[in-house]
Amino acid sequence: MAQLADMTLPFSDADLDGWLSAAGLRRTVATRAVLRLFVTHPAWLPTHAEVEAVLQQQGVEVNRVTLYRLLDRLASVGLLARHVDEVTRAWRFALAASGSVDAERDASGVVPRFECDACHRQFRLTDASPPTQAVADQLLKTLASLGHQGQRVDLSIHGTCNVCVEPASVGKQASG
Amino acid sequence: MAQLADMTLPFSDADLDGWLSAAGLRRTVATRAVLRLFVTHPAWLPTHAEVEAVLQQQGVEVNRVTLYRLLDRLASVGLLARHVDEVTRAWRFALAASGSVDAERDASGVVPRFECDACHRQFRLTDASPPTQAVADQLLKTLASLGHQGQRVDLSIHGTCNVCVEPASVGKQASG
DNA sequence: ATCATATTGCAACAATGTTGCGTTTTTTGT
DNA sequence: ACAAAAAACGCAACATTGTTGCAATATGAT
Repeated sequence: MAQLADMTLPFSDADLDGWLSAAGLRRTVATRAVLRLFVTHPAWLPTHAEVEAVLQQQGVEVNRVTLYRLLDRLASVGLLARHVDEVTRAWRFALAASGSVDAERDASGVVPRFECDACHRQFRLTDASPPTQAVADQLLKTLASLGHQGQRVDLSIHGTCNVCVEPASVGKQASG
Repeated sequence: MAQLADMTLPFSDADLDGWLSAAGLRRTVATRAVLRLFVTHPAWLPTHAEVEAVLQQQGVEVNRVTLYRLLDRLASVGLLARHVDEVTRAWRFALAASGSVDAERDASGVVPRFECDACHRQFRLTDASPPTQAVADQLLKTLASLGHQGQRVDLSIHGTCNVCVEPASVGKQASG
């Protein structure tokens, strides 16, 4: 079975099923469809509503509540990571860093994010370089020396994405 | 007039009125009452509902909607800072750091924050070291090369502060 | 005092997320 | 393959957090 880290598309249903059952989840139409979206778009960081919209486009009907529970389930077993959108305060989900659940929650795995304040799309800056890790580690060390227990480093950049920057762009993003 | 930075209690109504009018806000019962709460409790980081509860205890009747607008107003003029509670996803408000509002928003001045997930107190890690700045600059450069415009770097560490860490601490902090 | 406007209160609405419960699908055991 | 157990689903109703429109009121400037 391919590892989640092997991000060379495409993935077979067997791959998806493998990850699902390895995580203790059942293989249903919905779980497969959702997980496939994430593994084929590793930098995608959507809200519930955005996932729902894509699923509908694909003809996969999933109840709103079911999707909430499904995404939570995928997050709780570590396949997805959950972040709070700083602007809309809604949950956003992303494919968890290769395999390990705790890679996201572990301070030693910082994944910087970029969020466009115009269209609210988010991008993961996957090249968490050694200097970034070093800075995070240094901060945690400083905190530890003060008796605090730092558990998660969150590095996010806000700004305007290349789509929204363009003056006369063709398909303007909704700002909602 | 005393500066907001002078955090030695108590503050007179004249102080409050001074800050309010300096910020271009009118001096009403509600604005004074709310601002006084924050200046007398600089480490407080409440939600709308928590502010409302305290005001009611004090006999100050403020409509829920009015309070939302009031807190937003205080934040928009820079007297308060607005953060997202990572757990409940509700807004939390705190007295803004002494004086300069823009120190927070300026990308060239990254100020890492530490937030205790138990008591929600926040600390600014003021020693923004050169490596931190360098990492921020590097990330912004990478984004720029992709056509994105990064405008603000937000570096926060979540964990448990030294007060809440203590196993048999005397006065346990409320948790949100 | 008076006028413009910032602020307030009320009601209604919107977005996001949750809970209870009966039904369906998937897995497990034989 | 078949039946039982458990997980997942769909629906309806509800909860929380925040917003909008608008008329009434309080505040600051002249």
